[in-house]
Amino acid sequence: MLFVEVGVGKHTQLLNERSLQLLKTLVERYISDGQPVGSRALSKDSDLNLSPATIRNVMADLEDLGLVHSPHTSAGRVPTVSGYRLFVDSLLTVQPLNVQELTRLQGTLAAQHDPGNMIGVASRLLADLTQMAGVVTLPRREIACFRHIEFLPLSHSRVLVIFVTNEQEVHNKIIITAKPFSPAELQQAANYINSMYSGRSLNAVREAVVKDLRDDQERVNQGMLDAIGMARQVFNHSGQKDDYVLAGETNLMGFSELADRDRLKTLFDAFYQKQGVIDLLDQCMKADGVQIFIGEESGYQAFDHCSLVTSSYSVSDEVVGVLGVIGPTRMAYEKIIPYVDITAKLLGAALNPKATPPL
Amino acid sequence: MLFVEVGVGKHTQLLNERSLQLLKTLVERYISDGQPVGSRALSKDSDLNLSPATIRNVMADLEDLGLVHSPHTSAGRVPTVSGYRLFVDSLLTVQPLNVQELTRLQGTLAAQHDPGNMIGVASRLLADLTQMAGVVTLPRREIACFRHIEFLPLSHSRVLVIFVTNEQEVHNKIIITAKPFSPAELQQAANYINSMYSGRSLNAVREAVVKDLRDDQERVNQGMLDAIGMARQVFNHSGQKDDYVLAGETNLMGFSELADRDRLKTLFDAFYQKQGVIDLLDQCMKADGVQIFIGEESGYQAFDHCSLVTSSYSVSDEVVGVLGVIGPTRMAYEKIIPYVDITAKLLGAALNPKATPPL
DNA sequence: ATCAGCACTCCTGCACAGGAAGCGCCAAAG
DNA sequence: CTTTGGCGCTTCCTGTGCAGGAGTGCTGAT
Repeated sequence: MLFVEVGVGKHTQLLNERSLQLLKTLVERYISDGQPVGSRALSKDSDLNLSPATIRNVMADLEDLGLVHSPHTSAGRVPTVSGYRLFVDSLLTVQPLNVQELTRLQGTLAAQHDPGNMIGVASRLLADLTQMAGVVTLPRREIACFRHIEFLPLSHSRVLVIFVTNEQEVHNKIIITAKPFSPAELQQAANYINSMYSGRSLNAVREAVVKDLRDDQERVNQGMLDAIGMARQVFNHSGQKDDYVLAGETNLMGFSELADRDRLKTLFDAFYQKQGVIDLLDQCMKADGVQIFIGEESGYQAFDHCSLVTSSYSVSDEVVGVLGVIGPTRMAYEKIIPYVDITAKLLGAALNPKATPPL
Repeated sequence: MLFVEVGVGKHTQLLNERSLQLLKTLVERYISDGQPVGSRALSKDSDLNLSPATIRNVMADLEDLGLVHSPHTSAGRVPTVSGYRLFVDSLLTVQPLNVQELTRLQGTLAAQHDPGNMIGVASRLLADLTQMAGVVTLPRREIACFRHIEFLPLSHSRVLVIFVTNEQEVHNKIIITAKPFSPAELQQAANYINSMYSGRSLNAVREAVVKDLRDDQERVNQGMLDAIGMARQVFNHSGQKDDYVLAGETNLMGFSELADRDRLKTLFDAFYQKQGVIDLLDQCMKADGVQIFIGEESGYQAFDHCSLVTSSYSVSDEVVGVLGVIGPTRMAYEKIIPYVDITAKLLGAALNPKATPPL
């Protein structure tokens, strides 16, 4: 016999298997119908052979525990956030993935060469698969490796800096130097920086630059000092900008729980604002495996009526990003969870140029 | 006395000044209220001192001409697309710009260093100014100038190509070479390409590459042939991707004419699809000055209930892009038009690094 | 040509009633 | 003690009828 402890305020109460079974059927039914579920329907749906009256008693208990809620006296019950929580944590039976679909997914991802592109494709895949919004953060390696730098003179003292990290990620920014440099000087500086720092992690480079600037003050020649000075300008604020790729956000417009104009606007504003979403996704990077925020659990008002199913993804055992799906609280978790899970694994594998994809 | 010819089917009819005056007041009233305008309101609003009954007669004429339309028998009148068209073409009195705001605009734009950034800022400005959606295409110069190229070896035969055009636009792509090259060989190839083609326009480079590949077949050494081959791979498909930056699209969610979920979804889908919008904006590049599409005039279903006010913008007398504002058909054209106009001019000026901004 | 007046149409809001869904409670059965 | 059928109650939803308001088209007078 399965028992689950549910805390309510200072009380802790035991829920027997039957109540849980009923909660499960209720949530499933509500997810598929979108209508408050009444005792009669529940009586038929569950294979417990209980009369509606009995079920009403159980429902009253569940309501006391804050797991379900009636919109009004004579409506059926709707799961609350805690109800959903209990459901996804303990009751949910995830659906196995269709093999055909799996290979299709894998094929689509593996077909991408450009990793930048791949992120977009993954996001799109999530959106299409789930008919909700897909989101994938750009992969970020804490130990990003500096590879190569190049300086190109622009007008006046402006210099276009191009630098490459992690084999194939290209960044560029414009810096303003204290005095104008000739192309030859810039070339020398680039050569110097490349020879000094290439292959080291960005953090290491940052530290080395500061140290070298202090230590070498007197010893080395002016050209090298200039080079190190420019390097400092470049790497100082080169914390790779956190960003994500969203897809299928328009899918969310169809859902009745987001029909309210203000809600929709708040949500989309959050999408374009980005910072809040990034913070939220950052929290998911720490956790391993699939993580779920239901409704207000996220703590961000814009997501009050949404759920977020995420998973971190890793390249060669290092967590580099997060992907997930955003949809209404009333979503088919049992399908979404495996989708997110497998997409995270496939994306990680596809981003790893050496290894062959697992599974 | 002002007369305007209006074609209706095979007939052409003259509208006298009074009718036009009334149409003008009607459109203005409707734009500010959003309610169908009745004869009584019109009688008060216009300073023509006409009784509602007379106005009703005029309205009947305007309705026959297809300039206004009643939602139902006992409602007031609403302008049709042709009505709006006549209004913006002949009746509209554009509002002069607030000088204070103008300098603020100019300051914001001029403060941007990175031109990529500037496009986003301009789009945001348009959105904030108009409380609708702003759109700016990335500047595209037909005569993009090739500046510099760099090859970095990746795994196997993959090579990361970084090239710079127009002083400061950085592009990168990954190409797959026929055989692996050593870093030194790649460096040589880059040097060769830079010395051969730097400073020429992309089109010229494309042509030159093809020609050189044919002509030099026997004469030059293998290294140079390899270099030219790679150059061909790079420049072949480097037609700068058309793209635009959108801002404030969520502003559109507030408008009642876009309250319909499907309409909103269609519109947003078009935004993210991009191609349709790009085609539409491309049309605006040909025309000079402010151009307006009202409702179905655009020919794109997604924009059926929207108007688009655009202007091309130029850098040193060459048209390089388009910017504009998207909003409901019922928008305050007399304010939007000068906003779009001035933003286009300021953006063009701000993008020109040499010249001092006019005005 | 303009206008006042009148009848007509259509939208809107409101109140009301009937019906359906579903609950809570209670008392009887297992 | 648990389960169940039954009853009354609450709430929502839908349709209907009615009154008020806004605005039109038409007609006949100025």
